[in-house]
Amino acid sequence: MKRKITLKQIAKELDVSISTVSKSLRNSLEIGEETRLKVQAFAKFYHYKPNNIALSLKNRKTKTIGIIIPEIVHHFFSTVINGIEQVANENGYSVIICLSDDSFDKEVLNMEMLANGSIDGFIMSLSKETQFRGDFHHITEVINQGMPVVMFDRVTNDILCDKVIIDDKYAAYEAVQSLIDKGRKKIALVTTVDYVSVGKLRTDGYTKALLDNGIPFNEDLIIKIEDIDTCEITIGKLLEDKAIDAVFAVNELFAVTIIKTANKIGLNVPNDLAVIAFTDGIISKYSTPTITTVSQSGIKMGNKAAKMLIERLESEEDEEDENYKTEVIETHLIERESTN
Amino acid sequence: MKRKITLKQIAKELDVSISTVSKSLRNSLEIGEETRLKVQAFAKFYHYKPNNIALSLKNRKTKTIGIIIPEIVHHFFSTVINGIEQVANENGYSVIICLSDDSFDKEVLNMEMLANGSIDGFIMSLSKETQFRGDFHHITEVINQGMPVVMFDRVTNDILCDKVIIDDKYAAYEAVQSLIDKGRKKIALVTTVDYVSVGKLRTDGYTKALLDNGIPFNEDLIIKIEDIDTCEITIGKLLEDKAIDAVFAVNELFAVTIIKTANKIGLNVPNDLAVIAFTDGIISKYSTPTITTVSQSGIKMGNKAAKMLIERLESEEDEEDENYKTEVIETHLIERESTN
DNA sequence: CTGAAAGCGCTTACAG
DNA sequence: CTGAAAGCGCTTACAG
Repeated sequence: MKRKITLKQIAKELDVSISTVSKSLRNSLEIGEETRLKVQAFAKFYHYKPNNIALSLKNRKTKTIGIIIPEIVHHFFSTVINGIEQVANENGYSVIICLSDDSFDKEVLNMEMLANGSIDGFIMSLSKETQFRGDFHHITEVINQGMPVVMFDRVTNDILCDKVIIDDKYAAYEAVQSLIDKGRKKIALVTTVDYVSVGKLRTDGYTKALLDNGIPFNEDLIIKIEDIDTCEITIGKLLEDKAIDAVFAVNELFAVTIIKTANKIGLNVPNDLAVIAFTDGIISKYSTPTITTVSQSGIKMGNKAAKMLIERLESEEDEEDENYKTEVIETHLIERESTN
Repeated sequence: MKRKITLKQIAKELDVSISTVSKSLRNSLEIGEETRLKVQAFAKFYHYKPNNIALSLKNRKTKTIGIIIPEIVHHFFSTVINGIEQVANENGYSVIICLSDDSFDKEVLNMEMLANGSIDGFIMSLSKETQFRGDFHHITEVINQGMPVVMFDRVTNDILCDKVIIDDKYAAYEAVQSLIDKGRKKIALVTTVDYVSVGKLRTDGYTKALLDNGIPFNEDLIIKIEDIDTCEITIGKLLEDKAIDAVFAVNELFAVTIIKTANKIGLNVPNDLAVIAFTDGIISKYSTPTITTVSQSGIKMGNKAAKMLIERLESEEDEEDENYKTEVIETHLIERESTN
């Protein structure tokens, strides 16, 4: 049990000053070659590695990125983390991840905790509750302290900062248009409650596609699901009562539930009912039938978000040019068996 | 853009010493009430929060746990993280997550990086490559430095430390036994390559169940899949040539592929072919038919691992009693449509 | 009751 | 060429 070795110990052992050791290890030409090599050899032998915490304190930067997401057991979010991790590591950053569990309080707590010196900047996606409340003071505060924030996916217009999103409205439009192109006339929308920003935008896209094609908009064909566990009944009713021939679901969990319900009441997917889902995840790929989806590349989102954050962190701190950008990641339709 | 306020600034502003401020904020009775309240009010007004990094340096502990896992886009691992996060947060710890991508080098790099002061202890699951090489020097080193390590799921006997696992062999045994109980006679095993510790154990359980029931063990019925993308052909052959009536798959991805392949060649699951998978994830729940699985609770594993680590961290450092424990998390069979 | 000093582990401008 | 000093932000034993 040898504790990690420090500069001080090396200095003592070699009978030189701490400064000399430090400089030798950083290969400063200030130090005579003989001493330098001696110190380096000794340090190498004892596996000396500078203490990150001490460096952070000294440099006033930690080289770590804080990530706050609602939920990790979610293919999309894991994917984004992967993307962030990639470019973070390439640039010598590590990441520290906190989960808000879609709770406002946890989001605030986590941000405060990380903001106290543990990280250099945030990458985050808002919790449902935060979006519902519209209370973003914790984020403003962090930004005011000079800590950059990049938001992705679930963002808000109320905060000025870098963002990376997909064009939810347009992507939804395209998806619905593809259904119309295939001759579907009565298209339902299964979505989330309105305060989730992306849910709202996808609804807009859905509506616009219908209207642009002269299809009457029918409120009854929109179902807003609050809780996935109780949705089957609502969905069953929709399918039985409304004689629809297609559904656009705002995520793949809804989509797979729709398919299963349809099967139960004797509807064939895709013949009787076409199904498209937002978010290309693992379920869509392995469901039977496989599900046509709008793919939003989490990896790309993560890459981009990390790039934006690191760029800001390393840009000479000329804090004045706060020209925040919003990057839009491209989506595309992945055609599978649930449409034809 | 007001940078975060420090003790020093408060001291200056209030014209007292830094010590006085520090003590006041920690509510030390050493300080006169008047001063104490004045300082506290001021600090509150400016949202003073102590700098974590400084505290870490001072206390020589960071109150953060390092997690190293092979892959985050994996329901089981995300689930474990969730479990770790829960009890970590309850105990005032945060977590920092690094991914090894199943690569030995990344695992080593990440561990070295975190070991340099950033965290107090590790919770980890070995990368495939590490298991393949059998090289664990990076872990030994960390432990020798006095940093506790808890391993979960993919562990090794070559390292002495706390571990939390499931009884892979027994769970596999049970699963196969349940197939036998349902009258299945010719049961195949679809597994991973042998160096993945859990793969090996599950194979052992499978074999034992067969032998215990007087069913001849047939090497040809065991398929080892290296790469999920090319497995369909191998699986197809198994199903067509071997006339099996049940399959035990070592994970749900294999299981769902088996089911899809079976469907293609006209086999009905579960009538012609029963399927059981290890690891209860999201696919099993939403596949058609839904898949009977051995559930290993990632949440519980994470909870337990975090508890063990924190306990060790906070146990008075009486480092001598290194009585390492291995906790076994219970599994159970979740019966669904793929068996009957 | 208040403050100066030492220290956590490091770096770097400044003396010598 | 080497080292003492100051400092990052904090805490705490010790003086006064």
